[in-house]
Amino acid sequence: MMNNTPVTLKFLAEKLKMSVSTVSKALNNYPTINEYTKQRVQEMARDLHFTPNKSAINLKEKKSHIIGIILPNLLDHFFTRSIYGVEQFATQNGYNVIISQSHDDLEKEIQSANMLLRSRVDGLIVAISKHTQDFAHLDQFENMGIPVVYYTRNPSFNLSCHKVLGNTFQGCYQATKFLIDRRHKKIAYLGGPKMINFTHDRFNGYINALKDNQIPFSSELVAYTDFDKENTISAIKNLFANPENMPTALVAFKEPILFDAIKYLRSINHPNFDKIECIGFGNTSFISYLDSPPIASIEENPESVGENAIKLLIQLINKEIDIQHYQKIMVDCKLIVHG
Amino acid sequence: MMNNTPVTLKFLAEKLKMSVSTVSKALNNYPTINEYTKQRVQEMARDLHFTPNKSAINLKEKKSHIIGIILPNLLDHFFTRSIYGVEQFATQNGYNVIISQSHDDLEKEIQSANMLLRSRVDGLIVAISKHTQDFAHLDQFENMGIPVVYYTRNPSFNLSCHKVLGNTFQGCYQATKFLIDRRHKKIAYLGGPKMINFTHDRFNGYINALKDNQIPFSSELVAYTDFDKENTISAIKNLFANPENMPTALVAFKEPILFDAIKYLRSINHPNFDKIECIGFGNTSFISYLDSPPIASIEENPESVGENAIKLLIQLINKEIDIQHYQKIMVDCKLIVHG
DNA sequence: TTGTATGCGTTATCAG
DNA sequence: CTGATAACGCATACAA
Repeated sequence: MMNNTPVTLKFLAEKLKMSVSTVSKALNNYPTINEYTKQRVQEMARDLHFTPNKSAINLKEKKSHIIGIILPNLLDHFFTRSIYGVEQFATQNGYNVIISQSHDDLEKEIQSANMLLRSRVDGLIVAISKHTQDFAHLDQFENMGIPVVYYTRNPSFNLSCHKVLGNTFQGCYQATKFLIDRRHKKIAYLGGPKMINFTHDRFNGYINALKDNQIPFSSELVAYTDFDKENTISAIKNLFANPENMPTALVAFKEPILFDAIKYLRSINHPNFDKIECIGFGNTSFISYLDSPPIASIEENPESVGENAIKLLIQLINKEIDIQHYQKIMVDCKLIVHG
Repeated sequence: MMNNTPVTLKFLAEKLKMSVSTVSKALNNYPTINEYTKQRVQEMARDLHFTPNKSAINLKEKKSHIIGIILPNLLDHFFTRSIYGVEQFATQNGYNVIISQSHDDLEKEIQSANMLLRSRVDGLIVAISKHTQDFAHLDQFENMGIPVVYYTRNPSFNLSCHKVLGNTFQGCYQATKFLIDRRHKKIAYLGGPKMINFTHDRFNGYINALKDNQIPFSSELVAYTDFDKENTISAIKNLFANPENMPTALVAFKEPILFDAIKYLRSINHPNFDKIECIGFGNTSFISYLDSPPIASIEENPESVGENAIKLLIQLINKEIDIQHYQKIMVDCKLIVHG
């Protein structure tokens, strides 16, 4: 079965005693080629398992039909779900996707970027690492005319780039409002790392919901964690420190830290543990296995974020949108009430 | 900043008034090139942000430096963790990785395979879909001399392929032995879909552990599920149906179904619920949030499975192992006791 | 030490 | 309708 001369157009042409160009045209269904010739060529191609060499085509067409994605981590379901949205639409439009993880390491992110640049991807979708401050490795793409769409994690201060983001303000507003409607007066907010702009967007959603509903704000009910478990626990301790100002509800930046919080509160036998109602960003399927599950989840619709990113990117590739005409797209969250 | 003439070797050569080949050699540090010339070329290349075009190199070298991976699903942490093992070693050896999900759909798997074939990957690592019975789309690779390593999910009946597998027999044996050592006499086994060969390997581990320790086997203590929640619950019902033969411990094919089982047993207020000790394959970090967690987990070491797969693949690519000399590598599991 | 020529596999232009 | 030829960007054998 093993064939060592590669099956190329030339090889087919020799077999068929025709020219390479005729074979090429026949396979690409050129109208000028005789039907019978087409049939002969296509049959031979099938029999010999001819597979066009993408590198040759890329070189010729100056187009790779590849979209690059750089993201921090495939263990985070937000990202894997977002890939699903990207893939769907990319495939429909004849693009393949190369995924590269930065593991939240800048050096690795730079390497990934360079690799994708050498591969001459037609466009790039990127969620930057925690430590990305300098963007030279990503700016290269735009300098070569390759569009870049930042999604989720993006350079918040920079307006000169295309962005697709979850509307995390709206999500947090909605969650807080939901708790207010359930008659909670003392709603705590547990934020993420202060460097991440989402932390503040969500805080703004929280505080605006309070304000719009005449619930007084108390700074004792706000704390931050950098995702580290110890850190989360000390934040939670602070939130529940003052017996005069005890929260009855909690909105958390992300479900994993919410679970840590819940676990801690139960471990100390918090008096009103059963009454406390919690909501976090995420909506893990795992929730159904918890004994004291959050009352609701803020679903960030990662598939939709991914889909919006790829749609924008393809418009940029097709020059339906000018690359300099920077876009910002917000994808709404949805509150999912459990049970 | 935006440059529209692409920076190629030719472009550099013109700027430097040298020939393309000198530029090429200078950039590749040929010993025959004058030091000063090298410097000039390399400096210019840096200043103009020259990036070699991978398609051109692939075409020339007949090598893509790309490894393809086809796997069912990125939402399963077994696979994302295995990717980590692959990436590490691939990068070290100058290979990039293209990941493609089949979503357990044969049609999608075929498309992925064809895409990777057109990309002329240098090797393929694949975990087949649930429905893959015919292997023509994967056999193509070997026919073209491109090595294929099956990992985890593989054509069990077929000995003529390279395989890297978790030693799931050993893992299940060890888990069962652990429960026996804790004085359990009635240990139930909840298996996965019967089509998957791992189901039977694990069952064999279970039954051998029983036999080796003179624990009588009872077919009432064995049931199967296809991962569907309803299905899992009815399997569990059967396992716990006979009051004369009530299990006190349970070994499950995978943690998600184990969690469904635990949830069900609690929901019916099973009399000895607190006493039942469970073990599943997986070792999700989520376990720490459960109220009634499994007593232990069978860690399948996916990173190591991935690493073994890529190591074997690279040996095959380098022809250090003959492609026809089919290998089978087993990666041991490890029992992780919780709490 | 540098330059010229060729070819990798494909598409496209133009001539026949 | 078919074929010869050039070009895409790069590496390399060979010539100078």
